[in-house]
Amino acid sequence: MTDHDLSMGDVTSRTGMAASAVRYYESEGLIASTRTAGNQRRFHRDVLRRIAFVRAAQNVGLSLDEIREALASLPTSRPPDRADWGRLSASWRPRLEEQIARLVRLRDQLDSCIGCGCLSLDTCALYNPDDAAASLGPGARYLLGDLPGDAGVD
Amino acid sequence: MTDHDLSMGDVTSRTGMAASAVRYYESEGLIASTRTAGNQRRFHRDVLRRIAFVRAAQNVGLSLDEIREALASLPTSRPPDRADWGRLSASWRPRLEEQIARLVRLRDQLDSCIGCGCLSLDTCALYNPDDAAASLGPGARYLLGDLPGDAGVD
DNA sequence: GTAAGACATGAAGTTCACTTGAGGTCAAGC
DNA sequence: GCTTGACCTCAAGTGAACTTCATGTCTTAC
Repeated sequence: MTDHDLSMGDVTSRTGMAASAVRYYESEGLIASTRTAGNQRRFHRDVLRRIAFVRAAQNVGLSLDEIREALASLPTSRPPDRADWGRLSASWRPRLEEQIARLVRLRDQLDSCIGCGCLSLDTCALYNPDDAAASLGPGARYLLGDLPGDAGVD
Repeated sequence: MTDHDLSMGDVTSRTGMAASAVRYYESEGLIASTRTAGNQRRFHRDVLRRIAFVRAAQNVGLSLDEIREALASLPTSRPPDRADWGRLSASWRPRLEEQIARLVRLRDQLDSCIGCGCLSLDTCALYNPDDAAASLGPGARYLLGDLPGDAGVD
């Protein structure tokens, strides 16, 4: 038989995920499966691609909700091709840039603070982040909580 | 009277935090307070500094547990000075650098993937991250989950 | 002096991304 | 045929960092 489909064991060993996580992803609508006569899952090989995409997207800071939404934009009539995946991944870029910029800002502020020996509240940029939660996407919160308002002293 | 201490309202309005969060921080031993005759909290002005430190440290990816530990290294006999805060913040730097490096790596991989139009599993660096969970501190996990093992196809 | 609003407590609830456990079924090797 | 291990379901638990709720007290302004 031309059994191209993957068992749960195949998927866990090839992705490194726990079976429970794979089932969870399915329950969340991130991946799909068919069933054997005996009710065991069989996954199309595409599932590895989808899982890899999910993991990568998580690394960019997207929540599973957002990832599901993104995946929903893939074509259903035909299998997704390189361009489809590329387009999806390209949409992460601004997000990623924003995160990098934010961390770099924090690092530079930290540098200047250490340089000047301050870290005092009235002068330190770290403690007076004007740009705090400037233009943060909703999903970035879990990655970097906002430094709210004004923590200046006197 | 020379009432230099801060009420809960002072703290919430000056830090932007919710009162519940301030109480939570106190219950977690991150900040301290005294009480009035009527059992209301009064905070020393230093609490603003500590809270600012906590928020900044969270931005670097530290958990409240780790932050409490860090704060524990502050002197108790005298009020912490600039050098104390500076030393503490300086300890974040490697962490921060690591996070930035990781995101930059991800971005560059993304670029090359989009450039080559691939994002296919067998050739794409994004999907075959050798360096995946290389040297990740325990606290970085919540920021960037690891991309485990091998998600290659065929 | 009284009404309004700030503050107190403790227990329980929330979100996210899963894991764990209990109890049962399926498939492969000997 | 039988054991072993892979797999199934559903409910509940986890941990981090808080929030919400119910109920009651304190303080301030008029």
